[in-house]
Amino acid sequence: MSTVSDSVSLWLVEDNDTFRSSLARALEKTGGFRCTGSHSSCEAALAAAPREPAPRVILLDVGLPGMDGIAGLRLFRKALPETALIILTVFEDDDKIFRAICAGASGYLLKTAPVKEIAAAIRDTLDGGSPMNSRIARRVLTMFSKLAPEQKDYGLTAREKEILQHMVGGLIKKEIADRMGLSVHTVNTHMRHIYEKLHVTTGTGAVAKALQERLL
Amino acid sequence: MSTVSDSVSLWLVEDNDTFRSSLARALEKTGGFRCTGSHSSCEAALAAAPREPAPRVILLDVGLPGMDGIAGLRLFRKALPETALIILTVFEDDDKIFRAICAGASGYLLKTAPVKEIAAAIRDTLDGGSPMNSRIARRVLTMFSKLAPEQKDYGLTAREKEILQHMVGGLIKKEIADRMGLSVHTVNTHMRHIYEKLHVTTGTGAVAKALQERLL
DNA sequence: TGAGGAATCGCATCATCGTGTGAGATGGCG
DNA sequence: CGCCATCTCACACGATGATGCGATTCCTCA
Repeated sequence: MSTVSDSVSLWLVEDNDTFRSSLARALEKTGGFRCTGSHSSCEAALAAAPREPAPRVILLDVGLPGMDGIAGLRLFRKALPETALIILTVFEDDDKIFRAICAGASGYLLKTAPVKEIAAAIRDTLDGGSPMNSRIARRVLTMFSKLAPEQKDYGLTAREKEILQHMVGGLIKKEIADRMGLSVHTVNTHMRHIYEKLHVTTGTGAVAKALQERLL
Repeated sequence: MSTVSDSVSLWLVEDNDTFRSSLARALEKTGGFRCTGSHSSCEAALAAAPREPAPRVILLDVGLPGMDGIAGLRLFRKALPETALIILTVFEDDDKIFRAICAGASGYLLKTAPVKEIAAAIRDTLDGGSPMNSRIARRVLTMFSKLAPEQKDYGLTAREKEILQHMVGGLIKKEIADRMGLSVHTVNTHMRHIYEKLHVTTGTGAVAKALQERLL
């Protein structure tokens, strides 16, 4: 809560002027925020970035005219690396969510949220959290579990995993042996065991299986 | 909110008896829930599952003695497919979070959360949301963006990507040549080009880079 | 106490791979 | 038209890899 004691500067990037200014007013009145920037497009906000003090937070719509909010997000992160970026939008389709997250958003809210919740979310973000609408969170979890399916257990020992990791790092037997302080023969033996357990016959196959099935 | 009108049945699976019973009482008193099951281990709860009416929600600790909460989670989903599973724990390390999500948790809360918040989270879940502590959410987002980093372009040609794909499939040069109706020499040549472009010197390294940087 | 798994090391052999050094055929682009 | 990238094929050699068949220490668990 220490972060809230001195009022937090924030920008709004949002093409609906009415919504933008009313939200700004509401946040200033109820939340202890200073709305130091108000832009109707990413381009405008990015142009302002170099010559104005960086805000602590930007509330960003995706689905803006002109530059896509998600492309903008990446640029904001470059231009204002210390600034937290929170998506505030009406969109809740998997693709937008996914790309916003990958682009480094630290929160994802819906415009339907009451101002009180938005204010809480901003504080949350500054405290190291990532507030998300819980429907959005559901989407994220679902996507996540699709991305990372059940990981089988091939019964690899600790040592074998260690070696497999080095293989993934692109090292050859000799290098692995050196780094682990082992004889090449030993590494060789471990590898054959890995091959047996993973049902492969080449290092390439082992690495592929390890990465695709997240064995490490 | 319609889901709250008739009181919601829930189970607690949690090894700390004190915490479990006080949480049960608090949820019954303040939240309009019926705590129909209270177990100190996954084993106990799973044993009870077949002969008792399924609850709408289970609050599940991970890090239980005996069966790991995450292993238990999978079993609960099998035994009680209609029941929502919310993790309620003190752990907030990436690995636990990651595995819980992959195992199909529909929410992830911390024990430090006030009862009011837990109650709200349960309702949220029944409304199709996935409530998450916002620090947890931050972790999830970070993991997510690591899972899908921006993909660089190494200038691989279509043919080269095709071959790289076969390498990821675990095939050796000869096999690739056969499947593509090419001479081994040709495959060989393509591979050297792949190695050059990816700055690697082995097939293993190429496959690792391809998978880790999502080049396919 | 003894069986079995894990980890360590050794040697030999043949297959595969990585690389140097070629070359011919196609197709686009200035 | 020539230039350049791509795709194709070829030979050769040394390095690396995969695998068969050992062995010796630990440590655990029955």
